[in-house]
Amino acid sequence: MARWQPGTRERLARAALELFSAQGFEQTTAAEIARSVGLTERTFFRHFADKREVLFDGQQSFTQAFLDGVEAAPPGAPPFEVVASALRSAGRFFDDERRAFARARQAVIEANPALQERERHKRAALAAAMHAAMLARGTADPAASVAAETAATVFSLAFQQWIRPGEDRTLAQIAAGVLAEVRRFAAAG
Amino acid sequence: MARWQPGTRERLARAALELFSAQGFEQTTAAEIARSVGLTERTFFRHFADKREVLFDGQQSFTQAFLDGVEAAPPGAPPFEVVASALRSAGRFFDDERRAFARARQAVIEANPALQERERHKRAALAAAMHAAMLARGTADPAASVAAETAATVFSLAFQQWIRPGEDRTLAQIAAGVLAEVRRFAAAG
DNA sequence: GTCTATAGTGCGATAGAC
DNA sequence: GTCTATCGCACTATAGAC
Repeated sequence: MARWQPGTRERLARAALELFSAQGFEQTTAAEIARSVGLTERTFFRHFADKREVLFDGQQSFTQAFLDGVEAAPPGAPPFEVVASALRSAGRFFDDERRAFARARQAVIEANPALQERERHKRAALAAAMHAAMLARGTADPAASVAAETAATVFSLAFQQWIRPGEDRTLAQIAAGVLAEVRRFAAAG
Repeated sequence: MARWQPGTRERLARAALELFSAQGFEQTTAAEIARSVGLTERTFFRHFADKREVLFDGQQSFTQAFLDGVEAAPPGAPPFEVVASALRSAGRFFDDERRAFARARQAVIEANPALQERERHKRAALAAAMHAAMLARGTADPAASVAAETAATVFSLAFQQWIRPGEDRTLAQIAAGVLAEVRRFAAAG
């Protein structure tokens, strides 16, 4: 029998969301989360740089979904098409199974400004990753920046809509609609 | 004679930037900033909700510059034109006199992730203000959201370029170029 | 204006896996 | 022996409560 159970991060993340949902983010201490899964506060902070970070664990994998979508676009495709491909790929990542989880998580975030800040930071990190990917495929600045920021913005707007109560379209469908709106916006006037 | 010296916030903000520049954000305590202008830590936190906030004091006034630009656009102008007008107005706000200050401030922010987070939060606040202004002038969602987010994105990208060493174009000029790039991006593909 | 809880850090010790 | 996850303790600064 192993001395430590595997999946410590995941257990901490799950317990954190439950406690935050039940009693609020500020009312929950890091020590409490750790204790609830049989660990100490010090171990919590070994896994997460700060208390907020425990809610943003999956970030890396969905950033990867964007990058996969960038790679899936044919070489020489215009930036707009590359962004569309990235959004489709991300849309596939957030399947319907994740929606309930995303809603619970978002409710916690929306109740706390410090968590909203962290979420915006993650959005910026996504844009930075997209930017690097655009540069890597030969798109120069400022086009690369504009494409990357647009991808992050469209995703963010689409995601907000995706988790709205009653919404049942897929994230990919919604994102495609928002991206079309960007085109309309830029064409008019 | 006044009981307190006026401009307490400004003196704190100025002293904070100096200390942060000289010895770093984390190495500077709120108490130290307060002491350096003859006040107590408690007074510092009466003026600023947290230590980071002292670097983001001017936010409200430049958000107003955006909103003035929105109002300056003729009724019925397409969202793209409204955004262009807002960016011109904001460009006027950041005159050349502010550039050196902005550079010093940005150097501090770039050295600290927590400050970058706050900056992104302010960018989001700007987008929210623009969103409300677009709705108020009759632009419905999702067009209003797209316009507001684009305004914030273009400003952010243009601002980064504006404070780059050696850059001497005005912010308005740079922003106009970035906005044109958005149009190109959305038209191609 | 003081008092206090909690976030977060630094360092050393321990205990298994390899 | 090394490596890594965990714990324990002391500590500071932030930030909010009283």
